[in-house]
Amino acid sequence: MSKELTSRAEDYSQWYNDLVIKGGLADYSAVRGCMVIKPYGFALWENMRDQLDKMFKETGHVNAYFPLFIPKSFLSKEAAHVEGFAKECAVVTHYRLMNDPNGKGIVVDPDAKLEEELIVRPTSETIIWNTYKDWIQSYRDLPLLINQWANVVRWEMRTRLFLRTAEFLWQEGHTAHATQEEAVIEAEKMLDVYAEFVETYMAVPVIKGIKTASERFAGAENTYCIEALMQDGKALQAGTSHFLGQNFAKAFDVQFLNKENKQEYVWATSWGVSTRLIGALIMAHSDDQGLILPPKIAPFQVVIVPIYKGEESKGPIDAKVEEIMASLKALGIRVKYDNNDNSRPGWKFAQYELQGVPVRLAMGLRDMENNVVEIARRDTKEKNSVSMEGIANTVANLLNEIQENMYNKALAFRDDNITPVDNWDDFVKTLDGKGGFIAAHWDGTAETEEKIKELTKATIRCIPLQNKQEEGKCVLSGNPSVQRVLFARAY
RNA sequence: CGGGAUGUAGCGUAGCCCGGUUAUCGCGCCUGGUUUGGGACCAGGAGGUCGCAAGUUCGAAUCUUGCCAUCCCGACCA
Repeated sequence: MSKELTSRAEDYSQWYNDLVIKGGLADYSAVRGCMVIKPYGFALWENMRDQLDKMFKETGHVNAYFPLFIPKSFLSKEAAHVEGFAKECAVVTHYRLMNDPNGKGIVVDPDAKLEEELIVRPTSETIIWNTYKDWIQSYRDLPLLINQWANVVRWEMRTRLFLRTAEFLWQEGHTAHATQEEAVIEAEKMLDVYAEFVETYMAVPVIKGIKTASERFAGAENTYCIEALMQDGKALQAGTSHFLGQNFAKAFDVQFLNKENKQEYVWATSWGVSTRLIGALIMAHSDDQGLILPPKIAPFQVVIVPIYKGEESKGPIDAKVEEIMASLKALGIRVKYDNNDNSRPGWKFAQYELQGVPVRLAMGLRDMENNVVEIARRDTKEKNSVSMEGIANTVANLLNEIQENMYNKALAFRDDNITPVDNWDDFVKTLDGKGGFIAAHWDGTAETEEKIKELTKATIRCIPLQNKQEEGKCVLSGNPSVQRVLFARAY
C-alpha cells in the first residue's frame, strides 16, 4: 500500500481519487466508467443503506424489486422522461453469443437479435408504473409506498469514482397517491428523511430546496433536493425527491376509482439517493492524512493497536485488549483489534488514519502497568492517555463528540461559504475566488439562468425552502426579483 | 464527440530526442532472521507479449503509420 497521498491544495481531483483508492473504498474496474467497491467501502455503504432503510420503513414504506431491463417502448411513453435519459442508455440487442465462424474468439450471434431491444434501467419509473397499472384499481389500493434497492446504469461521458460512475447503487422510492396534496407531502417528507440522514449520520449539513425548471428531473412537476458544499467550494446534489404530478399515471394509464365512483389518475412521487453520498462524505470531511469517517456510519468505530515488546508481552496485551473489546461491544461499538504481527504500530497508525477510523486505542506494557490506554481521535488528531476505568463509556462519549464536532465543523465551513452578492462583478469575483454558494437575486427566467451558466459555469443549485422573500434586482439582468436563490459551481 | 496528455512488473517510474549486450530504480510481493510507543532493518529471491498491429532496419521500448485504451479539460449528468 502506497504511503503518498496527494495533498488537497496541490491537486484536489487527485487528492479525492487517492482517498477513494488508497483509503480502500473502491477502485476503477476493467469496465470503462465502472468501479469496484471494495469490502471496506461496501461496509460503509451497508451502514448507510441499513440506516436509510430503517428510516424508510419508519415512514411507512416497504421494499420490492423490479427488473433490470426495460422494454424500449416503455421508456418513450413519457416524453420528457425519454428526452432526459435517451442519450445515456445502455441497450441490449441480442441474447446469445457464438463461436466466430471466421476465426478465433466469440461473436454476437446475428440470429439472436431481440425483436424489441431492452434498455438497462437508468431509473425505474417506467417499468414500475407499468406494473402499478395492474396493482391499482381503487382508492383503497392507495397510497402505494414502495422502495427498491438497486443498481442503475447511465452511460456518462465522463466518470468519477462514486460521484459519477456508469453503474451505481442506489435506492429509488416510487409512490402513488389519491391526491396531489398527499403526493406533495410525501415528496417533502422524503426530502426531510434524506436531510436528516445526511446531517445526523453523515455529519454533512445540507440545504433543502427546489430545483428550477431547467434542473428538474426528466418527467417531474417539481424536484426537491438537498445540496451540500464540498471543501473545494463546489456544490454537490446529495439527494432528490420528485413530485411527478400525474405525468407517469397518464403515460401508463394508471387510474383508480375514487369514493365517488369516478376514474382518476393517481399522483406520483419518486426519490433517490445513491453511492454518490459516499463521494460527498469523502469531500466534506477528509484531510491530507486521509479519510475521516463519521462514527455513526464508519465500518469500524474503533481500532485497537497493540504495542508489543518481545514475544512474552503478547499474551498479556492480547488478554487486556479482549477485556476492552468486550466492554466496547457491550455498548454496541464496532471495534477491530489489529494484532497482525506483519506490520508495525507506526504503519498501522498511518493506515487507519488513511482509512478514517474515528478512534484508535493503543495498548502497550507501559499502559498496562499504569492502568491506562492511549486514545487518539481521527478528526482532530488529538492523543491522550486515559484511565482504563470506564473505558467503554469514555470511548462512547468520544464517538459522540467526534460526530458532533465533524458536523459543526462542516456547518461552519458551509455557512462561511454562503455569500450574499448584489452585483455581477461581485458574483464573478466570489465565484472565481472564494467559491461556495452565492445568494443572489434572479429574475426567474430560464434565459437568465442559462446565460449565467454559460458565462460562469455556475448553476442555480436550488431555491431554498421557506426562502425569505425580499425585493431586489436580478444580479445579471437587473430585472425585479422577489427572492435570492443559491448559485454555485457543482459536481 | 471536440481539445490536450499518457501507455514499460501489482503500483509509481528511468531509458525514447540521438536504434546496439541480459530493460533502470523505488514501493509492494516471497523466504530466512532481527524487530515492534508514528509508515523497521539485514540477507536472499520471484515477477516483463516495453498498450496492440504492421512497416523501416543486420538489429526497435526507442523511428514511421494505423488502431486500442486510459487520464485531464470541455459538452452531458445523481
